[in-house]
Amino acid sequence: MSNPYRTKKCHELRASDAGKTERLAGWIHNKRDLGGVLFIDLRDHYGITQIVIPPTAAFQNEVGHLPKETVISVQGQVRPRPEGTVNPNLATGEVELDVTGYERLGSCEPLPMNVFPEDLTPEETRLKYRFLDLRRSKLHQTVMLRAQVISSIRQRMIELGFQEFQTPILTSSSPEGARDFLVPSRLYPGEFYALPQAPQQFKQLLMVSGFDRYFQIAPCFRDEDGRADRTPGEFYQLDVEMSFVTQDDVFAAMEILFIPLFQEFKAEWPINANADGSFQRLAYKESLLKYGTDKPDLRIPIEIKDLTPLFAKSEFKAFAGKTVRAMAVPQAFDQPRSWFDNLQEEAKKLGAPGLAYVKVEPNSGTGVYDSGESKPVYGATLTGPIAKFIKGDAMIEVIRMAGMKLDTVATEPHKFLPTVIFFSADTNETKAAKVLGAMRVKIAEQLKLIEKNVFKFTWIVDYPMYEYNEETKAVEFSHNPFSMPQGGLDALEKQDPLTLFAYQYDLVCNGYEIASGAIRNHVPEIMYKAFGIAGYDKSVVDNKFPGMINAFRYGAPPHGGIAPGIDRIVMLLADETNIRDVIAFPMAQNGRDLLMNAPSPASEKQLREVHLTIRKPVPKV
RNA sequence: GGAGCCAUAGCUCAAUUGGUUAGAGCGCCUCCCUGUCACGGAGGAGGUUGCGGGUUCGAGCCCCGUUGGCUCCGCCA
Repeated sequence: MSNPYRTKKCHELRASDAGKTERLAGWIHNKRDLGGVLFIDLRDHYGITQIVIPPTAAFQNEVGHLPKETVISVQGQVRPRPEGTVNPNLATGEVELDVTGYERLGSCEPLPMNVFPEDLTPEETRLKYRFLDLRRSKLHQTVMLRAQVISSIRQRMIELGFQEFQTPILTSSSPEGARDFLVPSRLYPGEFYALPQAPQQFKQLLMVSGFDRYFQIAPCFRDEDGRADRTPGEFYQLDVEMSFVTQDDVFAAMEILFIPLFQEFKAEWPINANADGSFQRLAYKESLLKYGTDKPDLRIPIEIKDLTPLFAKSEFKAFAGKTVRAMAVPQAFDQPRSWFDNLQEEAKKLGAPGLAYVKVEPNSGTGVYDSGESKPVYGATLTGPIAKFIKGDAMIEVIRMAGMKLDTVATEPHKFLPTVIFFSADTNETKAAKVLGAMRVKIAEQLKLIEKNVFKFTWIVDYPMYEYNEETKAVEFSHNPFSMPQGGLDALEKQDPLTLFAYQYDLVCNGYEIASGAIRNHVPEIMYKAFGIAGYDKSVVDNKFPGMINAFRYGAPPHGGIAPGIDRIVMLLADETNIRDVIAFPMAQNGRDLLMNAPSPASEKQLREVHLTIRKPVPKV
């Protein structure tokens, strides 16, 4: 039995194979024509082997003119390379194939981008010619990493006692959350399937069905716009659900999945796990205060402080009576004025009035003591546009933030570094927090303050169950409406809804939300009550979630779960900052597939079959 | 829905304040070269400066529009 294309792969040949006649197949990776002898690096998925076309070969000129990326099959004799010409960078570097015959299997037209060397190429070209980009070592390896990560996750989940199930792709529209992708029904004119935003209800139904522990590497579809860490349209989740569990059980299950998984693929990167193998926990409210976001990047050594009370009666109108947050950044002290101006602009783009700052540095001078004796005294100097407004307790707190100890008599120089304190102030507490949170990240990026080669995980817990919508003047679910409120029915009935927490949690790593989950509300009575507070009566629940609410009437176990994002996990493990670089065939940010040319118009026949006519948007005048 | 940035040879980039014939490296083509491995050397082809309009004696450069890509806000339970 012989394969017509190859007897060996391009990573296999060794010195011990010398003398054997073998056949290799692959792409012309690179050519070196020395006039007499012609070298070709032949590449396949597995590796590279140098093949030699000797001057005596009648086809040398012909092969020499095949362009790079032509697919050929060659046969010849394996031989050790002459002394001094071994290439230690190649697994097959001790040998070469002395070619006696070749066949062209696939010719190649002029390339729109180089496969080798891998020089910079516009992403548009890389997306359009994705098959070429995927040949390049970098992306090829990332996609392989992804395959291995998924394989490892699957294996680990099975070992942890989870069962893998498939759930429908053609399902019904879910009323909450993102925009759905709709699929018109041929059999039922005017009716539509929706692609699942997540298998949420199905996995809960599996728990009601008694399967105890479910997982799935599930495609999820949401018709929302893209970001650097978010693909438009579709993505993959490790969807997980467990019965008879508390929040702690879900956390423990994920911790024993993630820590070994991350160690498997990034052994040299430390993980900030506790000694008992758990991840730290941070309440949502505290995260918003200290980091200005619910997905804090803990690699950044900057924390935000609340100074609201200190400016309550300030004469500085920009701060007085508002939420005031501040953070100290010593590394910013020597930045030029233009740098600060630029930050101001960035803050304004986020809707802030500006970004106030004050510079604090140690100083020294001479003071006259009670005894009449002149002695050196030490303190701090505040400079900058708003320095004159920082007085009294606010000043004390600001220089304390700079690192100055104020509880001793300053008889010797203070040792703190010159520092910049940045402020954000807004009547809206969340906005004040988020603006400074965004600036925290931006400053850290610019000043390179983000710790490298490390994974910093944290759970974010105690999300509010409800929030008040200023525009609609109504109480709304702040996250998943299926989450169990902490305190259950009792809390729903007795507490102010806006003070309620949900058993809702996220897992964050290096500033990315990599998982989100909840302990579910499996009790119909509590479900109706929870929806009632958000303004939906019983019939809404019955109509929108008939399958699930009905199931809960027939013996539902307490259950909960979580859904880590596969793409983002691979992104972290591949050390990439663009999610498209960990996906074989990604769409562009605008939701177009430049390779397959999707979306594209449907034919009249196709439209007729699904009973649709196209209603184009009215062009803007 | 909104904001910003980018678009010059197949690819990566340059082109002084708006001023002569838009340059270089890689790739491609021709030739030389028998031990290279990002081989080396000589020569050559390749451009409606994304597209449309405007300002100007003169536009790759300035202005308006448009297309495409990226980043961000909104959105993403």
